[in-house]
Amino acid sequence: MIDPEGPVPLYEQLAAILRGQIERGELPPDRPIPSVARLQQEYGLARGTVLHTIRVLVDEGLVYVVPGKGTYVKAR
Amino acid sequence: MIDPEGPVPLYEQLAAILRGQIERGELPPDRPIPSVARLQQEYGLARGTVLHTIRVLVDEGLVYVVPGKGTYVKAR
DNA sequence: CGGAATTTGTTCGTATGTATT
DNA sequence: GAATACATACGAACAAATTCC
Repeated sequence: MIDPEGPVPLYEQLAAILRGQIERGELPPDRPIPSVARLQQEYGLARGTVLHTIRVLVDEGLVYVVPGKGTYVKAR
Repeated sequence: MIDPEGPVPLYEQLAAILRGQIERGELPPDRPIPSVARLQQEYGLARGTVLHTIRVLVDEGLVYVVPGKGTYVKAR
């Protein structure tokens, strides 16, 4: 799913994956996306890379973060 | 200038300092702001923290980055 | 109420790659 | 080629908020 060799940054590849899951409804509105630790394990990425991805999606208005709880798909 | 003990994140403190210097004209438009390494030394911050600050200011449209050259105050 | 577990937030350190001068 | 500077990515640590028992 993630290609560490390609020219596309890892955080961007992960962002694309999550965008797709959100748009296809696999991650429904007001439901949490997998935790940072989960995404880290699942895609073999470093924590910083996952956090970078979350920041990107928050900036895009796709998700919102509740500290100590989780990151949720924004309803729209 | 920067308080490592306070509740305000260091990157936000640094961003506030740079915003002030830009607004007061101490950092003129289309002129480079101090390098990441310089800010790092001057304020005793880590590289990642300074980079975070730069990202914030870029997102706010206050500065723009020219890869391999420097970070410049955006003219407006 | 106390404490452990979970999750996000912030920070530091380091390394590699890429672009410009 | 060398120096400078930003971008990405790894690892690690501690703090804060939340939840559950």
